[in-house]
Amino acid sequence: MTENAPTEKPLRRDAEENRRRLLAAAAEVFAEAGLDATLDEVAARAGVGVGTAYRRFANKEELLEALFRERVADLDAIMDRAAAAAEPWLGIVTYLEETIALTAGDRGLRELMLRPPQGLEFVDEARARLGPKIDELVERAHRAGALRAGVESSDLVMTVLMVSAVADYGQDRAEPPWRRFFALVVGGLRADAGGALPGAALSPAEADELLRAGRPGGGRVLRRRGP
Amino acid sequence: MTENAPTEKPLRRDAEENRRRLLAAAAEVFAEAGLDATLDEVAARAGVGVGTAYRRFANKEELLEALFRERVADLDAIMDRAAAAAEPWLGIVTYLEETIALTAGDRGLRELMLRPPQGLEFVDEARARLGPKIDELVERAHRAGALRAGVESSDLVMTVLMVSAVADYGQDRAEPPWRRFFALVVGGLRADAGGALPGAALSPAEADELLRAGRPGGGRVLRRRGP
Amino acid sequence: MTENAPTEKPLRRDAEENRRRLLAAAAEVFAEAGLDATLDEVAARAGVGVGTAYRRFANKEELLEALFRERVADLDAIMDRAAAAAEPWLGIVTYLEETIALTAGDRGLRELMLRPPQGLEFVDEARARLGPKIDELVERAHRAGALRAGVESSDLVMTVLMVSAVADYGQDRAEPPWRRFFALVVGGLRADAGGALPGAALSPAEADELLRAGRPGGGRVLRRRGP
Amino acid sequence: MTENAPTEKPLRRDAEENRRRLLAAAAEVFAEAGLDATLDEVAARAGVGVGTAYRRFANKEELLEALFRERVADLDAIMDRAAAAAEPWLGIVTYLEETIALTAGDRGLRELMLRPPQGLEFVDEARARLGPKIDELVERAHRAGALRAGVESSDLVMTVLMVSAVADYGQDRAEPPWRRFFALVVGGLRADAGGALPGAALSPAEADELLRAGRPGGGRVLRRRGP
DNA sequence: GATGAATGAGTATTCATTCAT
DNA sequence: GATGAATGAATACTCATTCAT
Repeated sequence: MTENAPTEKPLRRDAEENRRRLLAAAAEVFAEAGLDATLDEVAARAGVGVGTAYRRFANKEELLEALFRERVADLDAIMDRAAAAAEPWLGIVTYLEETIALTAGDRGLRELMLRPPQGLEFVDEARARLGPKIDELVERAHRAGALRAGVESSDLVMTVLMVSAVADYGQDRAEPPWRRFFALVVGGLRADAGGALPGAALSPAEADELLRAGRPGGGRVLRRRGP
Repeated sequence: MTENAPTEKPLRRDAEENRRRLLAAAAEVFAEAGLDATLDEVAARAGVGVGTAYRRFANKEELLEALFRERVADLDAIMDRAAAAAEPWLGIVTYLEETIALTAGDRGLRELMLRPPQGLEFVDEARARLGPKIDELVERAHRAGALRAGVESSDLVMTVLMVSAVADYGQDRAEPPWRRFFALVVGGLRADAGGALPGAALSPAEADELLRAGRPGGGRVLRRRGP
Repeated sequence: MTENAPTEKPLRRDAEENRRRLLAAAAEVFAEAGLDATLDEVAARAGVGVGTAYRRFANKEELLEALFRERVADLDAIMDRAAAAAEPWLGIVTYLEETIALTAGDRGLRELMLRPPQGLEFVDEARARLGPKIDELVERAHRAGALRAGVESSDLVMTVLMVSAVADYGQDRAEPPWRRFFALVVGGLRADAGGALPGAALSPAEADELLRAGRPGGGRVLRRRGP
Repeated sequence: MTENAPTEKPLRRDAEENRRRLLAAAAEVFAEAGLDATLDEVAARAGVGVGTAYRRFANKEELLEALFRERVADLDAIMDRAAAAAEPWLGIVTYLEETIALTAGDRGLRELMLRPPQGLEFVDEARARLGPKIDELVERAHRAGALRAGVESSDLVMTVLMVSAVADYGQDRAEPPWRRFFALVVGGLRADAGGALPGAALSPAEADELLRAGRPGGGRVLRRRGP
């Protein structure tokens, strides 16, 4: 849908340009202000009218989805790098570190991950897509005896969420503080961390359930408004 | 702003009663629905009119602040228990676990901690009050050789924030999953966790700065509204 | 819900006053401009802010419903008068004329009757309420041999709709022209009008169906807008 | 504005083609969805861009006007058939039935007739063009003693409007119900219907006035919009 | 000339805050 | 002092119309 032929339809040129600008603006705005940011704000930052934003994206959700898809593509690349890691443990660390780095400065992305507004299916889709890749990483590491007993995929995901939650503190520093906090957590995943993780291990179904709707108060992040 | 004069006038009696009811209601409402909950909701739960809420608290922010102060009082109690722990490491764990448990069921509190509304001095106050107690805990543990080298107060605070971030997953279970995630992190704080924590340790001033406003885009959690 | 006790709650006084003003303003505005009229317009005409309109009525639909209920009450009264008419044919004419007079200047009411926005259940309810009364009127007239063979309730309703459709032409005149057009139609209902009405008579179920949803293009009158 | 010059330039060819397509599309779209349908919808159905629509027609109103003119041409043909009817009463019935049949399936046309957008001169033109033909029909019928005393052209027009108003109920049936409702009205026009129609007969000027703007609140059917 | 992208005022609804009763 | 009614700016989204390509 982007550029297969060098020059496709001339008219599309500015449309695509605006789409790009909108996505870039949205990335900035949502990263800074979270999902509550208005499309007016996004459009203004992109230097276009709101109408244009709504011409490119049917609604706020679709814009978020497009944005999210870009991030999921990034995650795919990360997963590939992680899978290609020379040794299993490195794969785990690659996945964790790079994913956290990706979400570190992005408040909107974190809100999407921590508390996806109810009914946003693209988050579920992403999970369905990436989940197996993480599973593989985990299995490989377990086979190599690199992971602590009882550690599962969902624990890695939670690790990402936990560190991400504090990851935008001090984003402007050369050595962002989150690496320090990451170090705090990652040790707990290693084979030499001690006994098996306490608590009943979550079955995949349970983990899915927890991630999707197991939060009290639901996920009213995208307000339903207007007529 | 409340008890400066030693003699309280009788009228103060039901005013205080209303204040108490409002705080209790607010605690419930914000815990369940997060900071987006309306003051009408709070007032209704308290069984008073909104006007009363605005007579007791200048605005939503002040109500939140008062609420937060109550939680800080809870934290004080926790700190006392932690300080009285039989051995230093237990003190650390007591502080962490109980603090996380406190926030686990409280969505509003978590939102407040992860993203304090800009300009609010909640966290400053809390730090001023609790910081020294945590410092003491940390020093005691270090003296006893129970803490990993390089671990500082701010690392404990971050630990709380990290685990809190995922603490509402599966709140309805008998054994809440957050204990599992806590186990993941806590190991990294123990003396036997490995070398010193990587990354420059944050000075108290830095930590303070980070926690308050060191995030790009600030923390627009409370919308500015009204006439 | 209005005034049972002479002075109930003092505060309610202005609220009720505003409610009345809003209903009066809405009656005017919707009568003149149809259902597309905005609540801003209604509020302005009532001399209050939009917020007040939304405090009294949950949304536009509820305001319309309240308005409509008033009209249905009027219709009830009309039906009572019609049922009490000295002779059956007079009852029919009373129903028709007074109902048409009621809707004559009211564009909104006609839109509601001719093309009720999909999903507006209060129109159905009104039909369910008034239908039997019309049936009775018709049966009584048939028993007295006053009605043309084959004439059914739905034919009376259609008569009202037909004449109403042109009834606001020349509303300002002393003798409104619609009486002339009514005279054109009413003869067709009398026993001496000729043979039975042509066309398959509609069963009650069919009539209901036709009135409710049997229109191509659906009834998008209340636009769904906004978030 | 179209064919003043006898020689059409070749470029005009596809322009005319587009105009035709737009009108055809508009006829369909407005017939189905009413006047609220968007020009984007029309253009899409016509297979052209909106810009083209705006090149052919200054605005939505003008497109509607052009459309209406086409219908008036249809009415011309109907009038010719009616005038050629074997006997006067048949002429009247032909006019009425065929006109109603024309509007029966056309929601937009009905909206236009019942509530012409303010300031549009559609109806004036139509009246100017068709009025005399209807007059002739009426006179012929009166001369033959076929029409009820006092019945005038405007009464026939009103008859059309009245029946049209309910003509879309049950459009999907083999025998559309409107014929039944038409039967209800048409009897009132016949010579044997009884005495002269009550009410002052409308003078042509009055009728014209009534049809054009004689409704309180005017006919805001097309919203004023745009930059 | 055609295209469809851009625009922005307009619409329904919410909610923090103020104020008359 | 308490109450809850009133306010209006803010928000997501639509669509008639204009304009660059």
